[in-house]
Amino acid sequence: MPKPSPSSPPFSERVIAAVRSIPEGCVATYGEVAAVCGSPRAARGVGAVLSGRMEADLPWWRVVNRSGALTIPSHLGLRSLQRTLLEKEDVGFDVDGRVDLSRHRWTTGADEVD
DNA sequence: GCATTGACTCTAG
DNA sequence: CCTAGAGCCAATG
Repeated sequence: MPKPSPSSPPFSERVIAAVRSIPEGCVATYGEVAAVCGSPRAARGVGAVLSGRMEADLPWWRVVNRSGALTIPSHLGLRSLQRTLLEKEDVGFDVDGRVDLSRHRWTTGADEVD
């Protein structure tokens, strides 16, 4: 009988690995990270994981929503922190406070056009 | 183990 | 292009 798949790490770990794989000066969307995790519809799950692993060595600030906007709770001051960190990473912001996804959109290289 | 919440995304207007 | 509503997934109590 098939063993309980020992090579199936939890989603959390996969999200951590995906986010950690994001190079400096680049940003990825929750849906992109979720897709790499195996669930393209688990965009919310990614946020849930990040909120619980933010204390780890995880560049959570490189993760933005599909519009490139920072959907992080501002009451914790994290929104300003993320924007500051991204600006320090050489990431540009739009006048609306959104990241230039056309310029910093990170991809896994699995489905790269061009 | 069920119910609620939340750093999302999609479709429709 | 922006707003509104519904759906999906995972974490937490």
